[in-house]
Amino acid sequence: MGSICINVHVEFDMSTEAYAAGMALRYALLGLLVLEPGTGYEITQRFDRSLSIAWHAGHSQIYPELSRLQDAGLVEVLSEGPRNSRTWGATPAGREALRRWLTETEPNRKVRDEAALRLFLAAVLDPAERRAVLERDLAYVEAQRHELLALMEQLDDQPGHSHFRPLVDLGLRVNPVIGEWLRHEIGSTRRRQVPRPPSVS
Amino acid sequence: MGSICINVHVEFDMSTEAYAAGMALRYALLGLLVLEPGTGYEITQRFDRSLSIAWHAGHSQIYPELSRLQDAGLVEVLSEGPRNSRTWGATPAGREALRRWLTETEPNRKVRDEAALRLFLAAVLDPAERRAVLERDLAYVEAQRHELLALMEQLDDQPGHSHFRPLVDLGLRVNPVIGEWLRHEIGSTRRRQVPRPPSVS
DNA sequence: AACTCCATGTAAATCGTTACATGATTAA
DNA sequence: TTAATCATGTAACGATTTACATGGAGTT
Repeated sequence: MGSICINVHVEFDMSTEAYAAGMALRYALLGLLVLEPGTGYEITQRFDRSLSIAWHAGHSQIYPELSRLQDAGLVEVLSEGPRNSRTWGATPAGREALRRWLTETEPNRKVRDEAALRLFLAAVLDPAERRAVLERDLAYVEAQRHELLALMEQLDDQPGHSHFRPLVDLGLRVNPVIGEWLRHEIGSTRRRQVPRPPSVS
Repeated sequence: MGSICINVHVEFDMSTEAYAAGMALRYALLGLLVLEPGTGYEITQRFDRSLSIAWHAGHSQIYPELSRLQDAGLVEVLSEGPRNSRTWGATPAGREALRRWLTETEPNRKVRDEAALRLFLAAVLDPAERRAVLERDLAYVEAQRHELLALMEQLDDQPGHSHFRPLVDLGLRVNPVIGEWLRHEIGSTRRRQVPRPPSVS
């Protein structure tokens, strides 16, 4: 005698080709909640702070996506607070879905960076205008560099948030290089030397 | 006796708030045609080659946008070739519109970079899986670096395309830095030293 | 004759931004 | 009590991707 057991488990299937592209926001959200639970509002802010060099999303995109992730069983409400706020966290299924996305799917390498596009197109400008455009960029990069350095010092004081460290580190390494390139371009437009920036490493 | 002359010149107005955001594709296209005229098909390829670190667009986005730019008087058909192809170029009005966009509008600094997002989220993986993910990234960056170096040598032979030089230069400076960071991360996962890459500067 | 690349287009679905809306809580 | 910040949502529009669709020209 024997028995046949068929387990049909139908839910939000994240491996079908129906969800082949544009899932980055979903996993950005999931990842942020794995790193640390938070409200939709807090997640919105983290996109502008921690994640600003990689991705961005407004609250009008985040709240509906949190609902979809909840329907899929990937996130759950951990607690409810004042002002109708809900603190979300990733479920074990959510952690597993994130892990599989990171390890088993090919990254989409297409980058969208308007500032870099402008840098490229600045080649069409005459030297004086090009210099003005590059100086605006340089000012922004320098400001960002100081923000990152300040953030890094804060993190050194509070070692609990070590998972932000790799991004801060990456930001510090990449942005000064762009800054240095800008300085070089501006320098050659001026036809004179500008002082070298202080080393970051 | 006097006369009142009212000049009403209504056309595609690129300074109104109706076109405040998402104009980057329009100017990317315009800029590519200012740098060098080409067919829609050629422009599609340039997005994947020259401009891949800054912006991307498929042909289904490019052909309609070229039509809109033509309606606005910013691009024109320079010549028609085999296979119903048309070579487009920027008009004087197109050059001026590009110049004004570059110098008079604020850049949108929001970056969309899935590979960087994955790098950030890799913090949630265990060391073995994280290392595998980082090594995949490293392989890609190394391959890209060799492509850029090869392209640079080609450009040295043909000095007519000097406007590509800044991007190649930027790519060469930024990507090896990310490569170096990846090497460092992989190295500390392995707990042993990896050989330093050859210097690019 | 089959295959590849060149060359152009449209349609449907999804993703993302901006604007519209509301209300609670805290600090000045 | 006024303003700022916290907190959540929806609707409309625009941007982007994917799939569908067609045909010319050159190479094997």
